[in-house]
Amino acid sequence: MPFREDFLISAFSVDPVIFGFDKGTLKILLIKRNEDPFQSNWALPGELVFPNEDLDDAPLRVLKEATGLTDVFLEQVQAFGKVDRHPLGRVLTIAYYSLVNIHKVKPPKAAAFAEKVEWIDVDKIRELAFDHSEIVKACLKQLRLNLRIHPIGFELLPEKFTLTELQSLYEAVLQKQLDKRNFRKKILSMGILKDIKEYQKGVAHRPAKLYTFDAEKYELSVKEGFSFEM
Amino acid sequence: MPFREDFLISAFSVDPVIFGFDKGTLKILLIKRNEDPFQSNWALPGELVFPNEDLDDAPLRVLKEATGLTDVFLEQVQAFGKVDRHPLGRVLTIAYYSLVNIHKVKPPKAAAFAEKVEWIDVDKIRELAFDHSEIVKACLKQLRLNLRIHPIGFELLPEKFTLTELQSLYEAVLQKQLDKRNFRKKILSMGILKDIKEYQKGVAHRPAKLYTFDAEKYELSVKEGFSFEM
DNA sequence: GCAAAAGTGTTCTCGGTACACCCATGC
DNA sequence: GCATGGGTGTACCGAGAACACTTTTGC
Repeated sequence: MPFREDFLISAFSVDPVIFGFDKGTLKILLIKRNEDPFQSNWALPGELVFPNEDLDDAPLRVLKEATGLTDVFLEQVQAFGKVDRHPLGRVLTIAYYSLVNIHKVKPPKAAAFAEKVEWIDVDKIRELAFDHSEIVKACLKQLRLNLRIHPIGFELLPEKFTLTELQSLYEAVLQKQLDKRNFRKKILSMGILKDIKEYQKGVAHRPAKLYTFDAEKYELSVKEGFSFEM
Repeated sequence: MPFREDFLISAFSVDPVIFGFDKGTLKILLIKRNEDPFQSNWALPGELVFPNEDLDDAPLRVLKEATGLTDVFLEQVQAFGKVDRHPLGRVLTIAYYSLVNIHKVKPPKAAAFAEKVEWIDVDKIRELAFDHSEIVKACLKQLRLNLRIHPIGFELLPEKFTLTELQSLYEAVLQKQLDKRNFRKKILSMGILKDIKEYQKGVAHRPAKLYTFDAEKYELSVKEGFSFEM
């Protein structure tokens, strides 16, 4: 019974929610559509998956187009498949979220089907095209969960960062204040940060130590039973 | 650019991993295929999604067919979309896991495309058709994660259960021994079990108290900031 | 010298863990 | 009366939470 013609009139797309972090706020890369449906609405930079393309390669391709980056953190979140979610046909979409260092991203510029591309604060996002608001919500939820149990926050920061930056990232994503001393005690006690003996420069206050994430040490600790939790 | 013909030559399916629990072991409902591809291999009871069917309705339909049950716990897990994952065409599949009371399921019987339907112990499962082994693995991982942070274990038990049954369920899924006193202390202290003043009957030992899961009380506690964790 | 953020320790509380014996029933 | 699983309490330890002052730099 499978593979009758009418099962094949469908397509699938990927919709990546690309997170960036700047000046204490979490942002998402959105496009302003310049074609129907939803012309001049804000939307995720989603695209259809090519017929000969593995599903997981599609968001990487979109990420490359939108940000110029190739080596990014990417995780699948959920499929959205209401019959009428796309006005032009049956399009099932797979949501992904991605974490990028916002300063490495090429300045957003208009693409083929977008008149604008911009980083928007997550809590300033209003209605989006299609079911993209729902998708963003699901990805935010997933990000909040994963930030607490996996060392992924670093993906949003420059390679070298201060503990205060890291803390403010956690505060922005988890939406709550954290105690400075307890935060430092905890993250340092995990032994997954490398003190690189460098300091901030040119700041009008005591310069902070810089750290990098020590992925090797993390992997090693995991093998010995360590499990990250913030 | 979207909606060119060749994007539309594709289909999507759902593959539900249906978990049941009996005599201390976790089981999955599998079918033995009686048609190609993968004739007479074990597989998940997956089906294509109808063109006019919301994605989330499809696994419910399959569940109904396979088990006769309609009111079941169901959660989406992940999309699998390698180009060549299905030998007959481009079929993206969405994996779901479901928790059912194994004793409420009608005795498995052969269906249209299955010569056998059986409950198989999770740790006795060998190679499955398509990428179904990978799907089972992902669903197990998801189940293990969710069992620890959501009160879903009850879905696998009869409505009335003993604390020992509940504990053995946790032990089977999480694959580790738990301390009886600590387990009881913890689960009872959450206040989400209802002591229904009934006891086991006809057992050759001191009869155990029966409990039910108090969903109302759980919802209430959540509103007050309670979060389940085992 | 002042503004601004960096950095640092101790105390208390609570939840997690380890652990062993008596109880109620069927046969 | 014996075999079987049901049911219970206490002590210890470690992690989380609360909390305030000194240090270093630029201007």
